[in-house]
Amino acid sequence: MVTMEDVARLAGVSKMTVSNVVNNRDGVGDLVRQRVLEAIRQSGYRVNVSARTLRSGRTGVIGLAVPDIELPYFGHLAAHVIEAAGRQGFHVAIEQTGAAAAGEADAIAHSRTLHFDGLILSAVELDRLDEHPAEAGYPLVMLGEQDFGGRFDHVAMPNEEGTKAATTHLADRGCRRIAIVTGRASDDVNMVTRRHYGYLAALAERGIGVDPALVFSLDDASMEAGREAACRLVDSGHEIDGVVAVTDTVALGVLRGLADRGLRVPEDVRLIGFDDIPESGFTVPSLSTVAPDHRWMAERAVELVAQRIRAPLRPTAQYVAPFELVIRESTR
Amino acid sequence: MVTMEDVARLAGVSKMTVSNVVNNRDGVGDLVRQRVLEAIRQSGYRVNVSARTLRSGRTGVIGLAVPDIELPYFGHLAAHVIEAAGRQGFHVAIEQTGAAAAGEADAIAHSRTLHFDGLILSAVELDRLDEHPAEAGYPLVMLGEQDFGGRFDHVAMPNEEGTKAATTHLADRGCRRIAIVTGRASDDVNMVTRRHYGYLAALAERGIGVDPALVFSLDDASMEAGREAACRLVDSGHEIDGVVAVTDTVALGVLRGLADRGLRVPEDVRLIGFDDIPESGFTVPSLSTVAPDHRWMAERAVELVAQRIRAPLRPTAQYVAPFELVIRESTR
DNA sequence: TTGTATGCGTTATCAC
DNA sequence: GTGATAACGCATACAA
Repeated sequence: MVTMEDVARLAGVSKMTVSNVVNNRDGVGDLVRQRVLEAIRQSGYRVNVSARTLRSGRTGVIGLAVPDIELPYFGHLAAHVIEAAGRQGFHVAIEQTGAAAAGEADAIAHSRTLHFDGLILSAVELDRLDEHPAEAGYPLVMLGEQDFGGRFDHVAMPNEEGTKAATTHLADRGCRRIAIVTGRASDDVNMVTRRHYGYLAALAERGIGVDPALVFSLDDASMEAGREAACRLVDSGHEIDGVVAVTDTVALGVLRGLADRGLRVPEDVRLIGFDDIPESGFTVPSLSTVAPDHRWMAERAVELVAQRIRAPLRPTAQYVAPFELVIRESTR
Repeated sequence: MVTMEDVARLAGVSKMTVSNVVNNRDGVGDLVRQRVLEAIRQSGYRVNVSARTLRSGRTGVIGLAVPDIELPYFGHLAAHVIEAAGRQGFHVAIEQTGAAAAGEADAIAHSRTLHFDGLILSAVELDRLDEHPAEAGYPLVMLGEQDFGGRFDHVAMPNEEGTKAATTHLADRGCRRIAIVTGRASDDVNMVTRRHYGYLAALAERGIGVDPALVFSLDDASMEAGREAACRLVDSGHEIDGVVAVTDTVALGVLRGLADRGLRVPEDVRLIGFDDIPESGFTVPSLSTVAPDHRWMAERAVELVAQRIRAPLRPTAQYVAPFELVIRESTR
């Protein structure tokens, strides 16, 4: 391995001068700088990140912990985070938490072990971070789902507002028997509950009564679960003319389930999702959805970790992502 | 930051003993070991990976370079690689190359700069790695697409065999006017060309003539490109009763494009893809496809880098992934 | 079984 | 402007 020592010898300077050139510090003469750069080129020298890290205490890597990179939504998000982090000079290491509280706590511990400078955590289950006091003071940004009451930097989805807008849209299209396919309501701060509130608020505003038979809870937000839910909803015999799906991924499954049962979208049932994953524009029929600005979210999240790395004691900040309703064929 | 020194002081031993406990080496008394473990727990000590790396010369991280983590296929693949690497004690850092040769060469250089122990490169464009001799001897495994004639460890897709099987399947269902929606044929070793060969071989075997009007080349393998291709193919007025899509992602677009033009699948046109991404089972109609064993591929790739890290001079190995034909509604 | 000395490649500090 | 020296936290080699 080529070290600064080697470069220094080659250029006839001390290794400190090489360090100064490598890090673009001033106080190095133009002539010497040229000699050093040439020596670097010739020798194929690369800085040893471990040594630099050991010395400076920073790795230049931020972690991104998501439930499952395979779910289109998180792949989508990861792409934006990687891009935004790159612009700020950070690399991104991805962890998968498996949508379990244990995995999420692990990811935090793990992130510290690997000495990531910070962590962006897309938490869906971890609702009591208080129980992990050892992690206090670590640059941690919550992204997307949960709400921790101002205790963390947080970039939130427009859960309630978005779902309310989606439900209202169905009502305005004439739907009166609107079902919601949602997740388990484990407590009152998580994404699922927020979206459910939005649904209820919209119904109330439009004077539509709530029928508990039209609320369908899923164990996980997968396509398969959505498909099954749709089938059972139809099989139950209750009349339905609209479905609000908790995510686009679930909506893809619902779309398929309705087809399994011979119902046409939007003629028999209108359907709307949440997330605007790329696939949604290409289904048959194409899927109406709530489209939060993912790029904006990723940028805010990276910005927040970067800020917290620089200023660990800064007060926490909370953002809610902007969104728009994208109307496609499934609610025409 | 808590160091071994601190733990040693707390446990009343030397830091060397702490090191031995942490690394599970024997030669430490049971009593002392307990004391040390307790001290570690109390102090919240975590090993400093940078220091260890600096000393050992290894980072425990392997890079995974893919064109775009946002494409379902690569997200899918990444999930498997992360899992397989975890089992071998490696972490994975993901790089996006943007499907450009420059990005792919960069990924290699970058990987070395960050001192990853090795790199799994899912190359789609880089066809002349010879031009990068500086990278010789670096543990590099090619995954998926290209073929480098035995110069690298390589886990290949069953490009030719799979596409041939897909095309044959369409023929056996009675199709005689089979189109292929493929990528640019830039040279004779890449994925696109291999798949095209498979298509031609199947037609020849079934005695079906090749009509150049039925070969449609895409600039990129996106859903949007697939949709446009389907529309133009239909608008061209040539009769078509089957379509082989170069990837499932493209097939999703083709499915949508056919719907745009009012053609029914499979009644008017049968359609088959390649990859078996999760979405394929949930489209309407569901998509028949060539399903390579992604888990198997990820495991082989990780195994190969791990081996090469241990034995840099071992002769290269080539694998072709097994596959099966998954028949769904789009070719019924 | 445990402790001591030394060095990995880099950067901060301070002297020249 | 440039260079010498001392850390950063850990693990190897060897001494006790």
